[in-house]
Amino acid sequence: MTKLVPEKTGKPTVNDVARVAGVSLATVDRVLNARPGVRSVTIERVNKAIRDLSYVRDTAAANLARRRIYNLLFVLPATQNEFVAALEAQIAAQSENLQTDRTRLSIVKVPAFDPQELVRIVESIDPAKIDGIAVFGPETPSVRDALHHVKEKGIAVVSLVSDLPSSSRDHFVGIDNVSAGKTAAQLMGRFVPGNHGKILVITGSRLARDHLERRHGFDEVMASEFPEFKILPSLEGRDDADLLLKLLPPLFAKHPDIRGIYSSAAGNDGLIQFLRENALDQEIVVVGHELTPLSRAALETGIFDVIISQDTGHLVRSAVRLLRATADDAPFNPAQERIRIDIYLKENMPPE
Amino acid sequence: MTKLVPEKTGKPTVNDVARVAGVSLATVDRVLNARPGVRSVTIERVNKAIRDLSYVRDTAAANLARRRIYNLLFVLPATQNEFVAALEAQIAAQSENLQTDRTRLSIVKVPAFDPQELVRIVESIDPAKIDGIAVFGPETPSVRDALHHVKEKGIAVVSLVSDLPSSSRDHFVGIDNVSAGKTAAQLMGRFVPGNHGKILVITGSRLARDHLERRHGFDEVMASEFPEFKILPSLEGRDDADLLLKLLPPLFAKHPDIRGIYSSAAGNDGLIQFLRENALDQEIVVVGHELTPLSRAALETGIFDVIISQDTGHLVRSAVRLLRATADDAPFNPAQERIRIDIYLKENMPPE
DNA sequence: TTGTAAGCGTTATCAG
DNA sequence: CTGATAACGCTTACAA
Repeated sequence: MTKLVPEKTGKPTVNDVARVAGVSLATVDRVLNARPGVRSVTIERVNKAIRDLSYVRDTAAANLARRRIYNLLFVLPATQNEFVAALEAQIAAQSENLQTDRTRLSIVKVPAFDPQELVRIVESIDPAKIDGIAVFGPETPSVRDALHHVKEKGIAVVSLVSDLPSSSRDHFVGIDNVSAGKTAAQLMGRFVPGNHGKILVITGSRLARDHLERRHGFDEVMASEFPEFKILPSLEGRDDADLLLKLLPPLFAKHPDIRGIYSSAAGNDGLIQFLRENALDQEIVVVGHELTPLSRAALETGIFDVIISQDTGHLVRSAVRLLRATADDAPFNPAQERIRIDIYLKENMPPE
Repeated sequence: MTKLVPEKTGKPTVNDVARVAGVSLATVDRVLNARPGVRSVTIERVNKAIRDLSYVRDTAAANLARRRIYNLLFVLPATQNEFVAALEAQIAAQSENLQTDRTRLSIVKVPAFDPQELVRIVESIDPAKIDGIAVFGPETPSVRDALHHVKEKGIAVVSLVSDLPSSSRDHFVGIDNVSAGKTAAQLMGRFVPGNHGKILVITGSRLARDHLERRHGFDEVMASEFPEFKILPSLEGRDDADLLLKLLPPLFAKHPDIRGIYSSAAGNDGLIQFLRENALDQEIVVVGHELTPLSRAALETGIFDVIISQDTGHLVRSAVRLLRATADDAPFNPAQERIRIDIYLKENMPPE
């Protein structure tokens, strides 16, 4: 439709502020951007005008004038798992559309579960080239310090998927992993017929905070609501299918009466292969994490019963929005940035 | 952080296109916006330049210059239920932030389940004032025709929550309700101990397509995967707590062995009250729809066992994006607009 | 310490 | 049919 006479927005502009405050555009801009060289009286006068008019700056116009480009870096673990691959794919896909929004995305991969290397890479980030980073990695004191350093250089920092709460990250982008573990337990408890039996928990790494949190949540609900179950000690899979295929057979030999498996890490291939080969898929309730091609197929064929997931598209979009917002400390909408704990049954899987 | 020397984007602009095509800015703009008054030779020359440079227009700059304001109207049913209230709240909340994005949101309420009145209101929409509408309403031939008319006037149309597939709506913003019903059935089948018994389905209105679709999905999965259950005929609640409180007692007198209830509409208050008063809450598995204050409390206290939901914030944001995109037929990201079927247990409810 | 004026990428209003 | 040229709201040299 063609609007011949677009109604004016009526919103106050810098010009209005300047007029009301009795100063020039440049001065308004200076206080707006907290630039030096303005007397405090003048600052106050401008601020009053801003308040009186309830002025709010037009970010689009500002960015246009600034020719500003946001350079954002995703620091991801160099594992083979599908979840990380999905994240990478999302980053690639979105960086196309983000060209329009003056935002450049890049990725650097760090050897998995290797804090040293992570620290090295983070420390080497050039603040002249990068405005913000999203870090998916382990939580160690050295990592915390490294993040503190980049923050001090003026780079925005968010932790991704696995939180780094002791660090100076500006935000965490990911699900509440304790709740995710609790959710898994509730579903496990309800789904296993007769509501009792042995449960196996497969985890990824002891260094991965997300995995630990899930385990805690799982144990808590299992203990309080389903005490008839017996939870076996965790199996540490380390995203390594071969390792799992070695560990699983003796374990099942010892405990042939396992009734449920909670696969709390993202690497599902070893487990799926084992279950299929041993025709165990229909007898055991399996709760997995992250909707990926493999886990999706497992859900469709009944090998998996539930998948707890987080939307990788949302994860990336949220990280970008948050990074940009903290880079020019603008406000953001917390509700929009809350990553949901998605529960998938074969009935509500999204298409494709 | 302050970027002293912002790197240039390097992206081609209208100026580049004009230069390469050997025409003026104005002419480029004309073909860009498909305005009349350009020889087809010139058009082709400009288009070639656009292609060669792989130019893509800067929407921010365009909107700035246009002073364009998007006026969007939400047409909602005038029911008392909490879900619609949540939608309204989201619309109100988001319209604040959208001021920055040159987007104005407004709401009009139509008597629930009243196609006549809906038609009247839709037909009276002035295309000079409104750029797009999001309609949450019943599907009837007259509604379809009315929507066809507004579309012809150049107004963008999306259906909200409940689809109007036979109409000329540009998009549907909402969940796949058949899948939602299937999901409810799967959870019901798994959660009821012993996996058998009588199931009651409470629906809203026969005119509401979303409710019908849910019922279909529910029945399908129940029949194929849980044939031991007996599904009773639907109860039509019409979002009316008093009505339900009248209908429920005789029904339970007749079927004291009901083991599960699928409340497929959004109005849950009557049901919750009945269950609590009759101390039936712990014995019956209840699957409800839409996370609202009431249903959330019911989930926390164990009256409800599962809630299937759709994020009202996402619904509104998605409707706005889609309406804006079709208004100036720009592309959009389908993945971002897909509304998920959320499953909530008490363990994964979002905070607050 | 403050102001003037040019410019960011696009659209719109005039003339020609 | 086509082309200058002035906006849009904001930033930023460069002056004053």
